[in-house]
Amino acid sequence: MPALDAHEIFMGVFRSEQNISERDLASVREIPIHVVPKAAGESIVREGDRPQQSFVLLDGLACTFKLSARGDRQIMAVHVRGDLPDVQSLHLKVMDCSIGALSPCRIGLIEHSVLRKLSRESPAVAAALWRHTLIEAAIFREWVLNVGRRPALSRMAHFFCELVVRLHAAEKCHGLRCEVPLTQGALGDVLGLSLVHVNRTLMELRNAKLVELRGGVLEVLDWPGLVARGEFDPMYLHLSSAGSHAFHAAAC
Amino acid sequence: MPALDAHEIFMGVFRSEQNISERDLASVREIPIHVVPKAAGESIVREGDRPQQSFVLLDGLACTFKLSARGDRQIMAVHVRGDLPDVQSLHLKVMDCSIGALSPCRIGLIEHSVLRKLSRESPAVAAALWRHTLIEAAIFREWVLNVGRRPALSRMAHFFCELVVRLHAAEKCHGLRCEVPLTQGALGDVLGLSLVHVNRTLMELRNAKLVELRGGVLEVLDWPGLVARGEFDPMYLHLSSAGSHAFHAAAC
DNA sequence: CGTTCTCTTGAATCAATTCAAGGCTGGTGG
DNA sequence: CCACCAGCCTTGAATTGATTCAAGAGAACG
Repeated sequence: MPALDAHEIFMGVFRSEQNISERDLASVREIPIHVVPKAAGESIVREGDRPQQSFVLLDGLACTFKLSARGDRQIMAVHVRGDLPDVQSLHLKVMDCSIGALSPCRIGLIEHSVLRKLSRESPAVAAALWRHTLIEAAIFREWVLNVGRRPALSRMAHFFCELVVRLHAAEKCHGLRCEVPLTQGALGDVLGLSLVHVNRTLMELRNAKLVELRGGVLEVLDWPGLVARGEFDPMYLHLSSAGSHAFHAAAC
Repeated sequence: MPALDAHEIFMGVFRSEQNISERDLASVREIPIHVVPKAAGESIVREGDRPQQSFVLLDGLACTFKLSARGDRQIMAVHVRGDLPDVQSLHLKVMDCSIGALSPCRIGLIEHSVLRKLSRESPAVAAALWRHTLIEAAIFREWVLNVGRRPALSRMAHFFCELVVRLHAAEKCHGLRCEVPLTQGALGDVLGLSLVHVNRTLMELRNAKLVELRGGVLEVLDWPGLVARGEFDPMYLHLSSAGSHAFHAAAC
């Protein structure tokens, strides 16, 4: 797989947008994107910040999180290549959550002024960015259901399903194996579970021959089984039907 | 308090928007809004629907929810007057969640074609609608933290804080008393708790003299105490500072 | 080669659920 | 007008899913 450059990855946001003109796409291709590396664990944006720029995630895994008063971290989204984890700051001045790198990352910074100009000049560009934030919101909704109503095993299965499908859409998943450099502690923060319980639940999934996570590699052993256990229906991800079909075919 | 008409309520979305012209506001004031009553418990939009219109909530309480495979309901947002609970359908064809009336409601239907035309003609209108969806997303994020990481008592306290502040912003809260026609069952669906546990937690809050909910009326007895118990910081609601100050002054 | 993460396992404890039953209240029809 | 029913609230007891505490084994890193 050839390395993708920053603009190519950013253009992914506009793939599902139909009314977008070649002219619009051309002007997007010319914006300045400042590529910056981030180490694993490094924070990218902090709650309370007032950013003048947003970023597109170019490589690695990042997450949106908040801390409770006790100091527990709750991760509410894991971001993959092509995501714009903080475009919201274009319209909400103050960050209400933090974003950190879960693994070594490359991010591409884009000035708000540039995004604003693009949006003003092309309603289609604005709509595509808006749509991106709406899909993020849909993922948050599902996350609430997951954390609020599902027992540990289904919860974890569901998360793995979501992650695999999204990594697949970002072309970061080879068949049923993907690099998922998440520690069990981080998984606990994703699922709202304690580290110990994550460990046990993970073994249960492994014993059930559904999925295995070791050494930063996630391997799905039984996709239909995992989907069933996680009550997973990818509808909320609002992928183009082409994309979801491709994956389903590959997996079954 | 005089009854507000549908347009007046809908205009609330544009209050925080600065770059919006009088001309834009005038054209918003002329769109057709079709007012429809909904009975308590009635569903307004269903998961899987492909709406051609969105609605503004004019009166009553509504909620966004999903069902787990076991049939448990998880509510991920409670909507108050002025909210646009399904504007997302403007850009996401299929609904990934349902919306229902928690109490008798009045809703104002607006055609997507109208909203699209407004957005195309005025980037400021589009930005305001976008912003509204971004604030909703911020609320979802906090909801994940609440459900994922806080014990029942804090969780409930936090929810009441959020609700009171938002009702206040919607001018539906008189001092520290508001009409909150939520059954304990519904509260459980909000908080991801069982009905029995809701009952006990509610009593605990009552015994602690923080807040009382009976007969559909929520009364805050000790606002600072409730805020502390709920680890509540209204920042994520992205209210204009005027609004939040007014409330804080009234409550303390 | 020692230090630091990360993973694993066991045991005790706790928060929340489920099961079960009874009481209250408001509305409906005899 | 009162009896009855349905929906909601309340309470107790048993159970369970998950947490916390504790300790040790592996793997990774400088």
